[in-house]
Amino acid sequence: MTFSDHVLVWHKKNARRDLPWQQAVTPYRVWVSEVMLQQTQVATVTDYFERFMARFPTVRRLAAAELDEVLALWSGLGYYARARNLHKAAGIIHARYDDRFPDTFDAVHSLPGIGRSTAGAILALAFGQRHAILDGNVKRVLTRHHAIAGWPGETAVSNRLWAIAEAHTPHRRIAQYTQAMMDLGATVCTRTRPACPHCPLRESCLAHANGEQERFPTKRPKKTLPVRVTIFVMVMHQDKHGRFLLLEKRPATGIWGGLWSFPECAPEADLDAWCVERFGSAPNSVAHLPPFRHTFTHFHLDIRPVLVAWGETQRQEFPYIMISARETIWYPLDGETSMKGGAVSELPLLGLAAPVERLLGELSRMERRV
DNA sequence: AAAACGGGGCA
DNA sequence: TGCCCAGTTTT
Repeated sequence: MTFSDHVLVWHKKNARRDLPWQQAVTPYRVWVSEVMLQQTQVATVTDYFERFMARFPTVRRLAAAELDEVLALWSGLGYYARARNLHKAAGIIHARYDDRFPDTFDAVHSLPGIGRSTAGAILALAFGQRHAILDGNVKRVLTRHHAIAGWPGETAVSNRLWAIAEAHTPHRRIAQYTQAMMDLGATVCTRTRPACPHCPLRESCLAHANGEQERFPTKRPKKTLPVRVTIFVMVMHQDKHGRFLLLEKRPATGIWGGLWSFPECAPEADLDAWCVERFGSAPNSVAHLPPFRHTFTHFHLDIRPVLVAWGETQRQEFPYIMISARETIWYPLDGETSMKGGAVSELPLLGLAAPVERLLGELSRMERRV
């Protein structure tokens, strides 16, 4: 029995067939699920996937949607460039391929947000074409099976793994094999405490033979992350309609690109002076909320939230000067959208970065307790 | 606090 | 081609 034979036999008995994107398989559904799965676990993705498909059932509908709406549905999934790429690619498929998902590797691979592995997965799963994949799960299986040392982020290691992945890829039952490899990495050949007794490849696995499963894959070299500090200025406005927090839309690229967030003040700046410049006067009340750390791959972001208010006002419109190059909105704190984490689980109407959503949720819960 | 995850984009 | 960038969850 070959490598792929063992994997396929295992798949027959152990495959998951109940996942949403495994029903009514279309290239579009496979594409969206693969992009979501790039960064998130199956359990989280299923909810997002269902909501996404309900709103954008076809490529055409996605292409016709506003990016804002796509980002809103992506809110909390992270790596928002993927949502932007998904939307952009849908536009390309609409314009160039008449809404039909392309079925050649080069065409699929050249779409924004689709790299070599994702292209291979889509073509294998949706079209039954023979292509190798090399996602995190497969990397783990292969580095262990062949005891490949070295961080897979290194080009030399990656090239080796791709060659091995290609060599193992069978010529038949490609969709099953592709799914099986991902499932195997996700459920058996796990990062910690792999379930080797249940693994179809244990007899040929070099790492298993040496009891070195946890040595592979080699970890990314450590780097001490720089720390950046920012002040989230949470401008609160209260009137007879309730409480509102000022959000502004971030630039399309960079951190939390295109998402809505709080205005940010440099930590060394004087808050009152900043407010005067930005809003025309210093706030009447300033409350420092507990700071917290949000960690990205390349740096820590220490967030110091400050709640500022100018007191009650009768006016519907916020009366202060808002000097901003950005679009701003008043987020209703006491509306249904602020009930996340509570009994009502509404869709976020806006794309919000995780720390922003967290702060909004905390404030709305504080409000409801009072 | 560390680790994991796939791809884009730019020198 | 080699580097840096980007968010969140899990461990």
